[in-house]
Parts: sequence; C-alpha cells; structure tokens
Amino acid sequence: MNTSSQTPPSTSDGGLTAPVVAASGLTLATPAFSPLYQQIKTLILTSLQEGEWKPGDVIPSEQDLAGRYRVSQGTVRKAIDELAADNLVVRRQGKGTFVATHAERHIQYRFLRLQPDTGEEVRAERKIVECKRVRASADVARLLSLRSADPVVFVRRVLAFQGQPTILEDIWLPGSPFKGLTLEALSSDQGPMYAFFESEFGVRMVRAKEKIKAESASGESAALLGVASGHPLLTVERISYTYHDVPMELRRGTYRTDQHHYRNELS
Amino acid sequence: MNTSSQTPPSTSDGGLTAPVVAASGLTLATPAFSPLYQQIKTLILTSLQEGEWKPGDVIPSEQDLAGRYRVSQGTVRKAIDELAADNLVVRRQGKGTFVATHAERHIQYRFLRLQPDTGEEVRAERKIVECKRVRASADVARLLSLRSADPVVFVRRVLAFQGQPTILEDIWLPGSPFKGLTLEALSSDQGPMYAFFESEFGVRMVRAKEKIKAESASGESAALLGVASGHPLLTVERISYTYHDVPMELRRGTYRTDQHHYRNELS
DNA sequence: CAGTGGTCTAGACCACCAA
DNA sequence: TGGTGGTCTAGACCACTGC
Repeated sequence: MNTSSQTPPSTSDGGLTAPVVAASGLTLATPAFSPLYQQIKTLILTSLQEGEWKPGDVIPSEQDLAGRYRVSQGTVRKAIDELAADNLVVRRQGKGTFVATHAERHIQYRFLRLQPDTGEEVRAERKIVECKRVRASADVARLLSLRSADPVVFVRRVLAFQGQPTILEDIWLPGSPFKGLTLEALSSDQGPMYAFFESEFGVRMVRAKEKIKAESASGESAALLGVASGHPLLTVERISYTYHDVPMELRRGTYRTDQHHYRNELS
Repeated sequence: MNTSSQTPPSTSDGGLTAPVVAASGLTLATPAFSPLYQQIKTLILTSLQEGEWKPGDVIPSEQDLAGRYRVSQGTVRKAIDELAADNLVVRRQGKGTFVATHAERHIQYRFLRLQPDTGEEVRAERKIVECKRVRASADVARLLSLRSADPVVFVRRVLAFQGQPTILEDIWLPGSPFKGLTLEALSSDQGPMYAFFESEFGVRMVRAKEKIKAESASGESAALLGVASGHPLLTVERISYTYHDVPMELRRGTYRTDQHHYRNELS
C-alpha cells in the first residue's frame, strides 16, 4: 500500500498491487501522497468506466468491496461518499448503491436548466431536424479533443413547450463512440437523449461546462424559433464529459427566454 | 439524545438538551429522525449565525467541540464536513477550521460568473452610481421576504473591465440590517462588496439563486453600458441568502456579453 | 515539539427494504 | 429475517503548521 504501515492490531496488507508512485519531479515539493480511499475511488471509477457495472445497476455492497480491495468498510464508504457527491453513484438505504443514470425520473433532465417563469415544467415536444455525418471543423475538433476533419455526428433538434418552439440545439458527437446513430433511432426514442446515449452507446455524461451569452437571433435561428430576426436569445455552449473528464459532446443551444429563464444556484 | 442508546462500552450521555421532537403529524410516515451529527451541525450553524465566530476566525478544534457537545470527534468531524461542503467553513490541515469569508483571495468574487472570452480575468473598475433609501415595491418586498413599503437601501453600480463598462447592477438590501450604508462608504471600499457587508454589517452571504434571460438593452441600460438601444444583454436576477436561508439581497444585473460569457458547471 | 486536521480500522447498533 | 446503507464511537497513526 502507499501509506507505509498503519492499522493498529492486525491487518493483512495484500490487495491493490499498484501503490501510488511518488512524483519525483523537478521540485522537491508535493510528495504526492494519495490516501487509500482515493485509490479505492479510482478503482471503482475504472470499473464504472469499463462498464463492469452499467447505469442503473447495483454495485457490490460496501462489505464486498471492502473484501475485494482488502480495506475496511469505512474506507470504502468514504470512497463511495465522494462518488455519490459527484453524482456518479446513488445510495439507497436498505437496497444498495446504484450507478447513476439519466433515465431516472428524479434525476432526469438534470442538465436542462431552462424553466418556465411561472408554473411547473411541462413535457417538451422534440423534433430532430437533422442528423448527419460530417468532418469536424477546427473549433469543433478542439473542443472535443479530436483532430480536424475527424468524423463526427451532427444533430440538430428543436424543443417546443406547449407548441411554442423554445430551444434550438446543434450537437456534435465524436464519430467512433456514436457509430450507427441515425435520425430514425433518435426520433423514435422517448425520454432524455442522455439516457438514450447510455443504453444505446454505453456513453454516460457525468458533468458539463457551459458558456452563456446573449445574442441577436440570426435569420436561421429566428426562423426555427419563430421570432423576428434580431430578437435577443440566450446562447449556451456546452461541453459534456464522461468518466475521467473525456469530452464526449459539444452542444450549442439557443434559447428563447420570453417565457422561460435559465436557473442557477451559487454557493 | 435523540437516538435512544448507542455507544458500545461507556459514554456519558449528557449534553444537547433538546432532542429532536418526533413529528407526530397527520400521517404516520416520516418518524423525523435526526442523526446526532445533524444536530451538531445545527448547533454550530447557530453559533456562526449569532456571530460567536466571525468570518475569518478559527473555530474551536474538533476535540474541543466534541468535548463541548459530549460526542465523539468523529461525529463533530462529520458535521464539519458538511459545513465545509456547503462552503460555510474552510478546513486547513495543521491550522484549524475557519469561518469562510468573501474577503479571501482564493474565494473572492465567488458569485461573479462573468469572465472574459479569452485570457485571464483583469481587475474591475467599480463606480457606485447611486445609493439611496427607498420603500420596497411589491415585488422587491416579496423577493426579500419583507412587507411592501418596508425601508430598503437601493444601490446602483457599474463595473468596467479595461475601461469598458460591462456590468450594471441594481441592488436592493433590507433596511434594518444595512442601516447606515452610504455611497461614500461603498465607494471608498476596496475589495468585494460581500466582504464589505461582512466587516461592516456582519452580514455574510452564503448562497444565491439566479434567473438568467436574454433581453434587449433599454434606453437607460444602453446608455450606462455604452451600447445601442436594442443590443442583446444578459440579465441576471440574483437573490442572496445568509445563514438559515434568510434572503438578504436582491440584485438585478445586466451584463454585456460581447467579450465576456457567463460560465457554469453542471454535474 | 505540541496541536490541528486527515486517514484508517474495528465493532456495535439503527433504519430501511425485500423476501 | 437477513442484507444494505447510515450512525456513532474509540483509538491509533500520519501529515502539516508553527512555536
């Protein structure tokens, strides 16, 4: 194990073949000590990424994992605590710990921050406008950590609330993980697109970064959203990441904010 | 204590006079069980709110608190863990646990999400345009949990980056906590406004909610930000809260997003 | 060196759930 | 009833800070 020798009475040190290597770099600072629970967390994360447990599955109990990794339950618990805090996993007392999924009712549309100014959310009508294979432009490639001209899938869709087109989204997905994505499959699917990505391509979006601006509607966006050219619109550039911070989606959204607003919590 | 009797060998149960009352309401559900560490968290929170420890101060060590509340260090630790996760408190190994403050370099401008599209943040030039005592309109009163016509302080200011006016903010503050706030005091202060509120009025903002829209510049905002009327601007309505979710500020911001964007992280 | 937070363990018991 | 996560304790040792 990394940490030399703790554990008071008797503890068979054994598992975890790879103790963290000390970062003997240029500086003498940063001894690069990694606590046990962090190493456990990384191991669990890797199992998640490799699909050993899929979204919605139960993962082994804390006792089982403690046995597998040869550490105490408390250490596993702390590792899972952090994974739960990152929304990668969901604990349910009496039942077990589950791999988080965008398909769950309560978590659903977690990344959609637009909501009506008044009243409760209503279901969105979705229409896929377009779905085609293209080559990545320079900036799309950069944002998705690809090379220019690499194959990507481009999707354009419109979301409407109560018949009112409100959101226009242009989506770029890396070609190889999303091989075989078609307009028909996208159109026939109910439920959140991210849940569809999980079940069909094994790609789980874990977190995202957004950049938001106010811009005037261009001719194209004005037409698709049914506003006059020049109408103020919210533009949202989102990059979504899977496990280990690998970018897997670029999404440029254009939102009408006449009847809706983007909500955010600061802390 | 609430929980009947745990603690294996010997533990003098003693402190914490107020065990949580069971919510014997209409339904038989929700036994309203509150774990010990939650009760400790509430006690610490109350001490923070009452100013027993002020922003920047060290709070007593985990051992001290464990003694004071007659619980184990682990229980205090879990309470403080949650307070740290909420950014109410900052832990520093070897030194102690400190009350979080907006005055800290690293935490500074935690609520300002606008940043330049390229390059690093530069210092903002601030100008207080106006500061006056007014009576709360109906909607201002509602958002601040006041009554209509209650006294409030109104502040208007403009932030500029590299000489370019970029942010216009209208701020409403409840009258009594902010008694004595003047344009002069605000203008002469360096540093974040929220740090000023902490040191001068003992009001610490701990979290906030924002509603964001894209709108066209009105005549007034256009003039103050130096854009043409009709120019698209980001509007941000923020409500900030102190401890225990008491609203203490309403802020309506108008941002130019030509060279800047509002950043957000989803998870 | 002493004091603080940070890690790790072991064990007991509680609350919740499903069979 | 047995299994799972949740709480609580006690004690040992580590890492960091400052005197």
